[in-house]
Amino acid sequence: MDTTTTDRARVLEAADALFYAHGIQAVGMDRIRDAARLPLKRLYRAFPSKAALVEAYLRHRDSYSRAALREHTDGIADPRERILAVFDWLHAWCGQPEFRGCAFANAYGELGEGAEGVHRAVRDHMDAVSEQLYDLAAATTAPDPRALGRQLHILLAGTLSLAAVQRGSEPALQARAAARALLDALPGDPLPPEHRTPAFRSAEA
Amino acid sequence: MDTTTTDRARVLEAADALFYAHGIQAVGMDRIRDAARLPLKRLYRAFPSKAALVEAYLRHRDSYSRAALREHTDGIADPRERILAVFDWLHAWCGQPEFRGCAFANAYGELGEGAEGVHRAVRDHMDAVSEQLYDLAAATTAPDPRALGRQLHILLAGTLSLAAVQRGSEPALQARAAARALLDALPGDPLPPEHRTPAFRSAEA
DNA sequence: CCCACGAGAGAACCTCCGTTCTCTGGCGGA
DNA sequence: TCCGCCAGAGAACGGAGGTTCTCTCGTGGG
Repeated sequence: MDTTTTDRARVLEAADALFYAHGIQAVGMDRIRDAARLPLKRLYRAFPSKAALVEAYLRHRDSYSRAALREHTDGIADPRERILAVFDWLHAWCGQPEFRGCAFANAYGELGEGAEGVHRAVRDHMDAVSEQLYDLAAATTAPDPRALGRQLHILLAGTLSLAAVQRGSEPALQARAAARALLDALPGDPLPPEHRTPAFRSAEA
Repeated sequence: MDTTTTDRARVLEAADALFYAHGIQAVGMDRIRDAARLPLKRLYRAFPSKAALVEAYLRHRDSYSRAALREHTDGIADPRERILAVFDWLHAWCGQPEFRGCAFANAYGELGEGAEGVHRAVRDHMDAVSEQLYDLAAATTAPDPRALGRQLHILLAGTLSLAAVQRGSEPALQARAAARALLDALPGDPLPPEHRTPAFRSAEA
């Protein structure tokens, strides 16, 4: 069978951990080779260049992190509780020692507009997250769910940015409180005054 | 007189524009030398290394960008209007063609924890912005101005993050709407229903 | 007028890293 | 058993960029 397919998975796993932990420019191909336990030749057969690997890393991370968030919210019936659960998920993630902020914002800051494929992957991720939050917002009584979804996305992005620099999960709590205020301003029955949703472990690698 | 002092200013000006526009790693010392019209020798006399220059760049930017924000808000009497003006300022900035997000978030994403001085400068900037927003929040009727300040900061950081990737100022409008919802939830007289504060040009370089 | 000093311009140096090449050894087929 | 091929390991290559060195020229003092 095709060894390249399984090679890709090994390389992606190694690249995901290393790129996220140390940044893209700081990690050389040799370090990925060591972590993946693969000769350089097979690494380059799986991905023709570092740029291609970086793009694959971002698309891979986009896919599994959004799936993790979706899994976390899917079990919750009440639309507003479901939205608050996003921030519980965030809170758990930000508290983990390996948390280093949003991989996509970091990649953008590092590579800028220079790398076209990377910029596209980052934009696609942001759009997809916006869409996912829009879906959550659309289940509420919000008169403009598009706007609510965008506002939730801003809270999410800001949380990741601040929590990364300050190394703590307090921003997630504040973002949750802000989201709750947005939800309380919606027409319809308010949420019961105190609903502690338990902090879950994040499914991020 | 000491030529080093004026050299520092010229180098900082050049570095500020180049680092912000293209990222730190993408800009070499030779490019800064060209932009500052200074021989390399004098550049290195002004800043002993690139790391030192990067840290100075961040501290310089921290100082003048917070001053610009302060100047923009200082003229407004009503505490809640003053807070909304933060997002008008943001809106104007995000719309400029040279806008490339938060220089501090970008630097963090690029250099990570590796560069100690840089990380400290980024953290200091974030703390200072939080403090500035706390001051604005403390003038309102908010029962917990610390929390309100943090929530505003999250909105601000999220706006910068999204606006950078998507190249538009729409996030600033959404953040303004979210901020307005937070303010409307405060005890006391609500704001008049429509108060368009004009979009100002940003004082960012 | 002559010399020493310092400044400017650019090359040189050295390290790092993405990518490719070479050499070696083992394995499958005749 | 012998031969050819392919995979692995690491060196080699080429470019980039931070930092330093060298060479030359102008200037100011003796």
